[in-house]
Amino acid sequence: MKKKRVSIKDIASDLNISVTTVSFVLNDKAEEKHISKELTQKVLDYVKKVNYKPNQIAQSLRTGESKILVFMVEDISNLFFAKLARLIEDLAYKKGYKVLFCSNDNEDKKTIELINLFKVRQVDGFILVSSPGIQTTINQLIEENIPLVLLDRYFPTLDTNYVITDNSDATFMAIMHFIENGFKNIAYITIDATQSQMDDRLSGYKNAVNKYSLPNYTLEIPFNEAIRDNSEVYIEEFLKKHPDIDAILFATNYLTQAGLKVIKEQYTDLIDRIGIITFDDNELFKTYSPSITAVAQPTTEMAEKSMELILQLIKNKEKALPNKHIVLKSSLVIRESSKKRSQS
Amino acid sequence: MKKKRVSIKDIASDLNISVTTVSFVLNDKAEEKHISKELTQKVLDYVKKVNYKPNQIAQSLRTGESKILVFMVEDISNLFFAKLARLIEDLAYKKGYKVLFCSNDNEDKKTIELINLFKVRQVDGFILVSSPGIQTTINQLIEENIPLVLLDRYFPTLDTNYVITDNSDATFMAIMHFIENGFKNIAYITIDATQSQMDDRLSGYKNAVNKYSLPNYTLEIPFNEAIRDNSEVYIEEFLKKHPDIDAILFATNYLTQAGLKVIKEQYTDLIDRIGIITFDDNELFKTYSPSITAVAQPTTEMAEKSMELILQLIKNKEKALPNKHIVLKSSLVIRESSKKRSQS
DNA sequence: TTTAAAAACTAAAACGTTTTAGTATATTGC
DNA sequence: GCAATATACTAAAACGTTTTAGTTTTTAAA
Repeated sequence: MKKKRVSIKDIASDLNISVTTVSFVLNDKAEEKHISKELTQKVLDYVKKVNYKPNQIAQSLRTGESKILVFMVEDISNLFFAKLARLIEDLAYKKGYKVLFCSNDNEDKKTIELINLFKVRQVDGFILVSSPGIQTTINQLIEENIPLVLLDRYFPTLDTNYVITDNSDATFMAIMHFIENGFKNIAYITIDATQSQMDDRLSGYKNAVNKYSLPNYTLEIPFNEAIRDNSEVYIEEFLKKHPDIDAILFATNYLTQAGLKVIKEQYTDLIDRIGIITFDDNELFKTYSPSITAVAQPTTEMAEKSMELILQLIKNKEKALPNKHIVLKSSLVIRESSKKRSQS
Repeated sequence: MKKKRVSIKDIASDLNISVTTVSFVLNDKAEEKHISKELTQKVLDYVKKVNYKPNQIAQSLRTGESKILVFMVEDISNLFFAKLARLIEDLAYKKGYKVLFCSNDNEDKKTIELINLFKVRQVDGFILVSSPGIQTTINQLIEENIPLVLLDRYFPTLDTNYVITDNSDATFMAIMHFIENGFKNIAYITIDATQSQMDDRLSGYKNAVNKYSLPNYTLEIPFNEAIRDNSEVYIEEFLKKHPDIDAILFATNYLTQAGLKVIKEQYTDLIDRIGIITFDDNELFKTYSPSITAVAQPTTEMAEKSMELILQLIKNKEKALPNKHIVLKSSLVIRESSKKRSQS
């Protein structure tokens, strides 16, 4: 009952010609290989007639190319990464690539496992939002000449291709905006993970408060607690300890969520006085009361640049191109929450 | 410079044995095929020593299995689908499968293209959030005996495997909750797309208002306008036309976003009086003011059931199992927005 | 001591392509 | 009229596995 897929061999025998000829025609090498126009057309017609589609597995085996890219992020269900994923997906499919997505939860063990899993699958390249401690694995990939682009995070000690945003600049800009709007006791709530983008964000904050001799209120929540949704207790304690804080910059979208929850539940009246800026925008922030100011990372550009880069690397696998370091600018989407509202 | 990956052939020649023997050992058939314990151990040791990993492309070519599943959704950057994706990912990897994600934007053309693309890649199965008009393509898949599970939406006229939630029941429950809380002029804002889950949600609404002889205020926004973020004009006009509406049930999360925006910008005072329930929960709804009541679909169960089903289908590809229709229950997460608040 | 069965192992085909290294025929230049 | 070249096409190897259908050796049975 089950019809077998038609193969090149079938076509060849049906037309009484060789497999080679069919393959040449299908790969647009008819002219180069001196296949006559008539035969070429005949093959093309027949191929269309029987609706032949090449078996890509066989192609991959022979050519070593799988036309599959891996896009690894911390957590695909985080809106920021999901948006990036969609952009990458669209760009990749346009170029004939498919994308395997996966989440590493910022764990080195998972990241390494996943990378090895995919190497076995002969993927053509990696776009990686890396966990913090996988330098050796990354070096391996580079040694094996496997196309790799780091996204969002990089290793200062490693010379790789990467696409990041200027995180230090972004937090600096956010704090400046707070200052311009009359906030003086500006807190920064972040996680303690050693991720490059987090280090940079923190340094931007420090630079800004130092520059204006403002107090430094930094809360670094242990990463493991943060992903287990335990941030709230830390934030609550922090706010209790520092009642004079009049503005908060949250370093990630999930910290913002936790922070808003604490404010809603424990410090209800605070929401109308405190300055709030979050990292990573969200449609819903527009309609929040107050609407929430956000550092918006240029997701479209991030996706575009990293796809561009990875495709270049794939195309020039033989040549050792110099690594590219692409740093994009974030923008501040100013809304109500970063301005002084009702009388304090 | 580039070290070639070690293959079975290398191992065989290094150990002076046949490729067959190595393969048997690697596939746990040593005993069955009478390979001696000593040799088996020798092979195993050597395999470990040289860190051999099988080439999965070659395996796929030979066995016809790719260990890849496709998870197709409307838009992977929609939080509801992103959450599902993460769950599916985790379940699949646990079972040795990788997942290709893709977005069809609810367009038949895209869906069909993608399906054909993946068939060529020999994927082992499809978990499909289907676009509305691809019955023939689906029939083809079934005829070709390719494992397929529909998720979230189904075709009433087609006998397939599917995992859905009881949408009609969910909207009915939401409207009942409104009624119990004293709302009388309850609107339902949806899209006009012919998707089974939307039809069901609408019928749940109609049943509820009919049962209690309440007025039917339904707004069906053209799907094309909705995805182009043009819902707001429709909603605004609708609210203007029906000033007596005192509660709204939004049929999807993106409609809720649009609705909240209209209320925030055009009907600012309304937010404290109007009843709101949304489909698909979101962390941020907890901290909204008012916090927003949501119909929460059982994403974990949806993912689990569909993975379970697809794996069963893959395992029993030869036997024609009877199709399973799994219908799960949603729950209503009651928050402030569905109760009467400040005096009307 | 022969014979059947079990144990231990393997050669080679197969999966569906691409590509190298051809062969055979036709054409051209002198 | 003959070499050189161009044209038209193809056989077979290769990619790295799995699996069928063996072969050879050892053991057990009679």
